[in-house]
Amino acid sequence: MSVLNSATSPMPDDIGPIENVPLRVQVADRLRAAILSGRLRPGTGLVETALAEQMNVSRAPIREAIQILENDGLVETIAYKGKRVKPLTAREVAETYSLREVFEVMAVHRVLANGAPLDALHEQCAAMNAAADANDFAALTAADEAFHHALIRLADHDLLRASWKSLYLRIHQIMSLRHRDNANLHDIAGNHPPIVQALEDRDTDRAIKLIADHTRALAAFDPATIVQDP
Amino acid sequence: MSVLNSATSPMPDDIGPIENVPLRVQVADRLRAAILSGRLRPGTGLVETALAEQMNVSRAPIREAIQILENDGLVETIAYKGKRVKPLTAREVAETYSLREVFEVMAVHRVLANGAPLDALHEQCAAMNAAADANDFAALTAADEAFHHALIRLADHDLLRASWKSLYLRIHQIMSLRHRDNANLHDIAGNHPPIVQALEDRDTDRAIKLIADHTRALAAFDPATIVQDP
DNA sequence: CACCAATGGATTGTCGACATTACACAAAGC
DNA sequence: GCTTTGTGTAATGTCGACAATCCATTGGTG
Repeated sequence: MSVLNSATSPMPDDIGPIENVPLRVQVADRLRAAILSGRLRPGTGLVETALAEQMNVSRAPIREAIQILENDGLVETIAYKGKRVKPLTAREVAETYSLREVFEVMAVHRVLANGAPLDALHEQCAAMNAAADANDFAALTAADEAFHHALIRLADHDLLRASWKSLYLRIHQIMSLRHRDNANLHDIAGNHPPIVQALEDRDTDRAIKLIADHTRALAAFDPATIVQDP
Repeated sequence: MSVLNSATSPMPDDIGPIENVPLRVQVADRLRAAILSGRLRPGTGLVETALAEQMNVSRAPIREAIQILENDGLVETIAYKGKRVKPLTAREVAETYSLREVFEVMAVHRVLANGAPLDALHEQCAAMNAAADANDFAALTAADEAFHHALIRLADHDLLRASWKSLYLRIHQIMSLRHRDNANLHDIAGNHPPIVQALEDRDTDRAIKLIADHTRALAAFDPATIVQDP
């Protein structure tokens, strides 16, 4: 975060490979970030012409970007009428978490089956503890995602990883819309080491029970905290 | 199938809601059908301008249609270079079937949990037997898909259903590319009633074992039967 | 002969304009 | 007064043209 950080410097005097990112991807990334952060709430209308003017591009990349978000399941289109951020129902939230549970249980099965080393998981546990000690909620969240992502990657299943990532987008969104839980950061961090331990012990049943319980605990939410816009 | 059937009559004297299908959807449906039927093999290049000319539409709907297929996982794009039907690797095939197994096991769990009536499953079993008796491979395949789709629907989980349908697209493609198995049609049809019976008996373990074995049996394939085009 | 630059073709990326649709609201007719 | 018809507006759907990019090939040059 130093002001001398050349990566974020306004003066790009360091030369390096410049990336050619299509406009649709830039637009999609911006809109996705806005949705996942909760700045664009579910139900918000997305008007192509307005976005095109705001971002100073034509409608074509806007359209394609919105279609990308549609594939992410974050936006829905009603023909000739408009597009909007997909409303979030309590049912969808529940389904999202239950599917996540199935994915992670599958990952546990595969990790135990292929006997992959668990170094990445230990690392993220350490990162979570550090974040909890520093009372840094954002860092804890990041480490938590990194932990679960590492678990999925260890499963060595590209299709599972892709499905999980798509699902996790919505979980991001849900967590942003949710009121900040006053949960103890150390509690959250403490949930993970036992999972890793069960994996080290190659105790399938215990690992699965722990990961399922952990996922289910996250699913508990107050529907009233998810507000819709007409 | 009467020649007097007004639905297929060239004279549309019966009034009803006429559907307004956007071009991109028509294009996507046609291309998807071509891919799933195996007429467009994995690796085949898709050139926007050529398709636009062939179908007599502009490039815009073609682009959007291809993006739809990309979301279906059937097509991939390499920026500024081209688009092509996604190559099918043996690994992808294996992953597809293993994920399907997880989905169907999840469905079995939920069906048993919510105690839904199993009429739809019995119906499709009957349809499969009829198709096997008539030696009608296409009808058997259709009934088989209908059976599994019914199972997924009984799970009452929209997200699972959507994920399963997306996955099943690739299974369609795989089955088309595969050499026609000389499997006994009655064997295929006979695999399903025991699953329904286990569900009726509310025997979770047996139902799960049967559905998992069934899915796994379908996954067995000869990689040489999947041919790539450069 | 080997190597590097430029150049040409093929393909996607982006743009601005026009067509089509759906909804809302006003106007006309019974 | 109520239904029906017309019209306007806002949004997406579609189009044709131009720009940017990558890749192969070709030509020059040591």
